[in-house]
Amino acid sequence: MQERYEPAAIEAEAQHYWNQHHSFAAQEDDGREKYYCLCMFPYPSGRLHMGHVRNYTIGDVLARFMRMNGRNVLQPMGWDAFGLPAENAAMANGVPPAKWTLDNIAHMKAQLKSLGYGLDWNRELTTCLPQYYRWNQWLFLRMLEKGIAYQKTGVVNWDPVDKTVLANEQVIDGCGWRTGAPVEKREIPMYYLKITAYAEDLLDSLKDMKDWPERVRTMQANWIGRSEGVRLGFPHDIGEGGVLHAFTTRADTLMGVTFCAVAAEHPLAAYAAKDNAALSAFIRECKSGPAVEAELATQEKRGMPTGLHVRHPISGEAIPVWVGNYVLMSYGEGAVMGVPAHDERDFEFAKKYGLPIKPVIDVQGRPYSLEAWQSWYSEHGRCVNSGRYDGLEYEAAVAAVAADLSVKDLGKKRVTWRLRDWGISRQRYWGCPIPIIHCQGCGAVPVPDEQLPVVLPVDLVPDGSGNPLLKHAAFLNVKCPRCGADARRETDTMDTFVDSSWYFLRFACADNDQAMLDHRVQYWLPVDQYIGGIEHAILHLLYSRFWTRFMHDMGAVPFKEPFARMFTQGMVLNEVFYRKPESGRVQYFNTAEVTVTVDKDTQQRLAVLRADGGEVESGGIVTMSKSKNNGVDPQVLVDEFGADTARLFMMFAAPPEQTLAWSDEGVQGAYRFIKRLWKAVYDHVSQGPAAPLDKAALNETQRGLRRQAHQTLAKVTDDIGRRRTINTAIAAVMELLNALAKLPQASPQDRSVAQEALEIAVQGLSPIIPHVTHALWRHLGHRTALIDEAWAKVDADALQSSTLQWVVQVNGRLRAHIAIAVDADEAAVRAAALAEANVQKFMGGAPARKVIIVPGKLVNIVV
RNA sequence: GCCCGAAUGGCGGAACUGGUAGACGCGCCGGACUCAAAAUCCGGUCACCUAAGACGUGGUGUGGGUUCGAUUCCCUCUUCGGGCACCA
Repeated sequence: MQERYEPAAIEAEAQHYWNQHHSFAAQEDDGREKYYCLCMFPYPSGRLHMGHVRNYTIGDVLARFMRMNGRNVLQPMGWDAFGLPAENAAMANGVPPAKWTLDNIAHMKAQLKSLGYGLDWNRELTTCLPQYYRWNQWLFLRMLEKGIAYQKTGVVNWDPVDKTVLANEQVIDGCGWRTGAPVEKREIPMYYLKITAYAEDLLDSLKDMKDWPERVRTMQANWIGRSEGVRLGFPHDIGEGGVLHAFTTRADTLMGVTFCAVAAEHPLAAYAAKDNAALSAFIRECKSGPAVEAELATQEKRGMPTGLHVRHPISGEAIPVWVGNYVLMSYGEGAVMGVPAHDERDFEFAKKYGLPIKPVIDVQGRPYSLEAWQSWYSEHGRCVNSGRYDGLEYEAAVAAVAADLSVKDLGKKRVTWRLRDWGISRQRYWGCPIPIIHCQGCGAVPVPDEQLPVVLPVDLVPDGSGNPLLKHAAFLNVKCPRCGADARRETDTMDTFVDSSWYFLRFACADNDQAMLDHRVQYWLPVDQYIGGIEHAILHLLYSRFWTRFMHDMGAVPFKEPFARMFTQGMVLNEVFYRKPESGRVQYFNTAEVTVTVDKDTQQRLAVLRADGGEVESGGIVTMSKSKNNGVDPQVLVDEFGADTARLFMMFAAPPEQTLAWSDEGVQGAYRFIKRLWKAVYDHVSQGPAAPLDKAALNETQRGLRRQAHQTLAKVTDDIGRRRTINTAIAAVMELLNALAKLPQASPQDRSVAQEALEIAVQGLSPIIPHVTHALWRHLGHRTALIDEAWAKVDADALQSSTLQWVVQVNGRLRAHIAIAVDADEAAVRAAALAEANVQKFMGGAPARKVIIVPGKLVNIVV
């Protein structure tokens, strides 16, 4: 064994060993319990970023740990290879998205290998290849047959200059990112997947998913957004007459309605605008407003009267109808009943436009004032000023109102969902073609199964002027499969969330070119542990749950939930630096190009761009992203310190579940620790083999170290296996190594105890830093490769101790530490605590009023 | 705006089920080794009172509450992060 730690050679050798022995090639084996450990697959952007390293290291730690604990582990990897960045790169460099993407994959695959992840590359899949995406198309056709996929219109961002549809992120302050032209909204036909058909089941199942983080389940539940209420009808004589429908969860406030507000897209709005120029201008303005909910919700609430009136369903009173920019056509009925007295938005709206406010709920007799909104105005209470409903509490009032309306056929209890159907059409080239052919005579005709896949041409280069498929005759022109006439192929492609909604199933059988899935799915699925960023807590996970349910219903898989256990890692953040020139777009500068100094006197931070010495501004600490140019390249770490240091640092810097703010400091510390571990083994091994451990012949010091070694093993096992706090597992091994360094190495038994402690340290860290531990295990005298060893068992005898350390408090304040024999009874503990000198001092002669004893830990004396 | 999180020394963090706040690491300070530096090793490091020391006092973003006891539970506010349906 050599004295120096040389990561490059050690890592190459360990990786060569795993490669030669196919250590991570997973085989189905009914006799062994499987463990499917999956990390969210990456978008092949070109280089790995810190988020990937964090994600895949967590996954690899768990996979290696479970493997050593006897499970048949599958840990696959693939590529989420369709998407917008490839088109942007094509526009910038003139390289076709296919080539750019595949080149990126080759580079990132090499990076993943250099980090030593135990991945089964035999199952690699790439979503932009027809052998994968053909099954998107096949399943889409099944959804079409079942009515789960359907067509309706949807709104898109339209850049009038480039004549192209923009993604939300390409719209900056309401203007196109390339042209700067104000973006228009357009309604176009699109395909939707009826996820709402599964809303109830998606929600109900959440409560059984105990191995998912609580916060993720809460977010999903809120997203699905079940609300119970009443669907009301306001009858009217507008046009040919009819009923304006609105949904409310507060039917108890019905007698407080003073207006109704409808969305700009509502038919009544269109009717009223016919001969009202001002209103039709206002509606146009609403429609051209933001499409993003966050912007919609923060914009000023505005409205305009339509001049139309509907009748109150109970009182028959005339209620004015307004158009409001805060009413969403996509939620409920696209209309709301305005109860300004008990709804904050309605209150604000009524105040602004001088509409009457009529309090109808008494909340514990508190005085209502029309002056300013109070948060308790929207609380439940008892009906007042509500005629025959006076005195009723919330539930009774809602029931009574619903019953009365139901008689008149003007209302009914109803459940509404916030969740909307999933629009999957994208007016873009680099995605999976939607298998539809448009025929003049037959309409939208599904591509027959035997003509699948519809292959995307791979040599096109988008130029920003819309989907290049529209100009590609060979793709575009086809015969109608139904009537044989000339027809046009659908040029929209699928949302990339479709690709990622089932890839986890395909890993079980990625090589099957005859079917989407096969029997191997039943062995490997569901995923035992899924790991990915918290940013995917809602959309990706919900879409995958929906997709799996559909496949379950068609009998393709025997389970409804794809991910038995979910782990959401926190994001990796870094400071962002920028300059905003007088004209033009904000310029971002990478952390690596910026020097930050702190003025000693003023404590002011100064950030300077090294290239020109000029000052740059700090935009705070945010997620590392390409668009903010604040990423740190993990490759630099690997090149300088090796993969083990990169892995160790990422795992030690923060608990995996929380955000990690990047800092360069600390990397050195991780490197130093590995060197110390290496040195400790070197010093030990260079004295020759250790004698066998004689448990009976140990002195007190040796027993103490042995106890700590096994406590460490227990802690590491629990921290990785149950708590998933890899950072504390590392800290525990560091402590063990610190203690070992203080142990004298004189007698043969000293060396035996040291041998055992070093083995525990090396094995305990092996899931985290697998290369160096692979080498050290050999040096410690083992023939079997560490990855093939079974996880060590805690020796219960080693944990035994004759005394326990107790804490004694007086009135909840720490006053003494006492050591008491383990077998002492409660009375003895109590007596010992009361006898302690410092305890007596703080009791000041007063008798103990109460003595609280927490077994094995603490005595609190209350005086 | 709405939904979900987070806040602990100079910094990252620990304290797992309401029971010793600050483990472990970084940084810094002092020392050893060296002609010197790097590397490495040893010691110290929340603040305050004190000549010094102590199982003295204060202290876990803010303000309040529950409790014998609160970083942990409840309420309020502030700041930061994630999501908001076409970034992935």
